[in-house]
Amino acid sequence: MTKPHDSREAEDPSAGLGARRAAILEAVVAEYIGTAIPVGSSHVANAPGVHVSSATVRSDMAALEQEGYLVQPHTSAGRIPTDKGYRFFVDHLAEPGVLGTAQRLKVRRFFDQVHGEMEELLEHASGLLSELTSCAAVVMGPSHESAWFRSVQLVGLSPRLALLVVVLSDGAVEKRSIELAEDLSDELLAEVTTELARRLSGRPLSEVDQLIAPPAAKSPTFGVVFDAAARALGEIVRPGEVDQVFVGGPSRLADAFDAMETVRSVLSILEQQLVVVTLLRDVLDSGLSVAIGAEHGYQPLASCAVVVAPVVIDGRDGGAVGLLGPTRMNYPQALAAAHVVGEGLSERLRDPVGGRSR
Amino acid sequence: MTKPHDSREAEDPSAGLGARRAAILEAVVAEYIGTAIPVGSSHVANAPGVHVSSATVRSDMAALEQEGYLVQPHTSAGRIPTDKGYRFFVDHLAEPGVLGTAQRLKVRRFFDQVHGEMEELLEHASGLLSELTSCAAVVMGPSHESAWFRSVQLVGLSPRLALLVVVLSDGAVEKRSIELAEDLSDELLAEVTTELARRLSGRPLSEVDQLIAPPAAKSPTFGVVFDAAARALGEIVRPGEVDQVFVGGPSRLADAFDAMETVRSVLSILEQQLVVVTLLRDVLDSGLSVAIGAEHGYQPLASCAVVVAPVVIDGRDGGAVGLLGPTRMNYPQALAAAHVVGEGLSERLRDPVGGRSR
DNA sequence: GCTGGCGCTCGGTAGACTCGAGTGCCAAAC
DNA sequence: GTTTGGCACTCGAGTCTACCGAGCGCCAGC
Repeated sequence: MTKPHDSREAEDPSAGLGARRAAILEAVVAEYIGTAIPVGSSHVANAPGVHVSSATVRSDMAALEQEGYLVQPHTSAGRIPTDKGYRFFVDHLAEPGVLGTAQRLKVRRFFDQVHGEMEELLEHASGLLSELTSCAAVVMGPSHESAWFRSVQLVGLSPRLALLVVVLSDGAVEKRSIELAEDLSDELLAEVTTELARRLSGRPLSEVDQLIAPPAAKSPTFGVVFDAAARALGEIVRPGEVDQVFVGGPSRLADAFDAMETVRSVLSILEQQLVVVTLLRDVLDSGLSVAIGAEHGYQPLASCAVVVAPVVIDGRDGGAVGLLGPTRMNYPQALAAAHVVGEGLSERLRDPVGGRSR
Repeated sequence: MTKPHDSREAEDPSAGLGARRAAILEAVVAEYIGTAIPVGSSHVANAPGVHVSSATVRSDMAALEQEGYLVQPHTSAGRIPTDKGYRFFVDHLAEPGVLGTAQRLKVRRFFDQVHGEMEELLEHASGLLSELTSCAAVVMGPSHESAWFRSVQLVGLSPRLALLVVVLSDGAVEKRSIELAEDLSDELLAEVTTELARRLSGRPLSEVDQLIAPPAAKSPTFGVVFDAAARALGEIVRPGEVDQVFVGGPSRLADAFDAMETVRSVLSILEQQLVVVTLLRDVLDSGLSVAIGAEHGYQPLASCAVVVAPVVIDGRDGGAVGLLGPTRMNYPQALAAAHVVGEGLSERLRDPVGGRSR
């Protein structure tokens, strides 16, 4: 039945489904992504790769439903892809996906024109990505994991308040204020700064604990200040500091779903940066570039799909870009866009900031 | 007629409307805020301050509609307050408004426990505010307008890349990367740093132009680096850098309106920080603490109300907090919440960062 | 194994009807 | 002359019906 070993192109794209059923599934997914209307057999009947009568399509569709690739919202309505259906689509069916020329132009212009600090770069990238795809976009900056201390400085702000400013090798600047009961002389701050710099400069963040451990008490006040600075340093480096995340175009979610409740819950997820980061990391770590529906474990996002692309800097983890949309999102385009922007960021962050032109 | 000089409390709250009509308006607004259902005469008939028959209420309501305080969505439906009605309500009718004990507790706990840098403080404050009011909240940090340079430093990141790190007197840290065609020696960077520090330390931001104007060319390379740094400095200080804005709880807008389109457009406004800042500043500058419907000029927010409260640090502008919700928001509560959080921030930013406990 | 045809299911829409909340007006009462 | 109760009217919302059409499953025939 259904050509179990169809010779035409049974190997890759059909992947155990039979070429025609695969083509039918593809057509259903493609149409549903475009229209959001359950698609019926006659709409599919003469899609490329199908070309049989609607009756035949019907029987194949019934089989596809049996196997869990499609569902009917109600008896005698068209079919809608299930998560499994989308999964098969992205794994075996979807063409690599290519950006339109207009979009490619946008990307090029973006990476040509953008300038400024990494934060701006990432933020704007999230905007770009959301614009390209009409989804909400997430851009996650590189973690400072493998960075080292480049500069440490204590700056007095007022008699009893100082600011610890740390510059990392990747260009990140972190700060933490230190409040003390005693007045701080500029000399003392300079002394502590020198000592901190001596110990930390050039050392990796991971060693911070050993580096600040033994309080080199030259004088009591020195010890107090040094301790406070060390504590602040610990807070800076500690992973409590969530990696930088930028969410672009969340408002686009409003017309991606039709149930207000869904919109609300997805938006509120996006507000929790920690969750977003974890989600993206989880998906990346599982080796996927797309997570559909319940594939990631997050209940509230069960009606969403997530597309991710890593950012790689000199072979190391440099963050990621992601897209969040309804499961019926345009996967090929989303993947292409995420990929392109991810690549662009990788490149830009490798030979680092600063415009190649203006 | 309508007790023209009712001795009970005819002076303030009625403000030209007659005590009973004012009471009726108040009752309508209060009820509509609570239920979002057009309110009919009988619901109002025995509200406090009214106590007349529904027929009388009807005639008063007709008059109030005539004068533009109320509208009927359709003939023979209840009445809904107009923007003018809300305005009258907040100006003359609404009781000062008081937070519930639970909410007051939340605020207290927040300001007791919060710690960390200003950015975190403001971000969390926006979360708090949105939680208190179930509206989207905006918190705007102080502008650096009247700050002065506290520290300037050039840090080399790679042979041709340096980072300019500026610490301002208010504890803000800004950075900008500088890319040059020539290799940068640490000595050169130190030289430029010294020169920059010499010129800038202690001087107000506003003078930046004069301070960096004459390139003190000790050597050609020095001049190049100095110029680049000066340019970067200009970019840092330039108002292009939008004041820091934090938006809290935008997802709450999803159930504040029932038209998806409204949600979408309001959300997309909130994404544009510049617009948000301008909006808040406009409202503040116009001397109001509430802008209802079209009172601020922003078309897309015509169905919203904005509540603002300034943050004042030592008598100077220290930013603002704001709330954005539907025009039928709970004004007394929103005003109270904004006020309390604004005050809290003012206090916390005055005797600055650092937890009073931990 | 594919096809066309037939009968069936159901969601969605349109019209008729009812119900109830609410209004406006008016004559009577205080 | 303000307030009141009463009365007729309006209109939205909900319910019921009928109908249409998209779509399905099944089946006999090619």
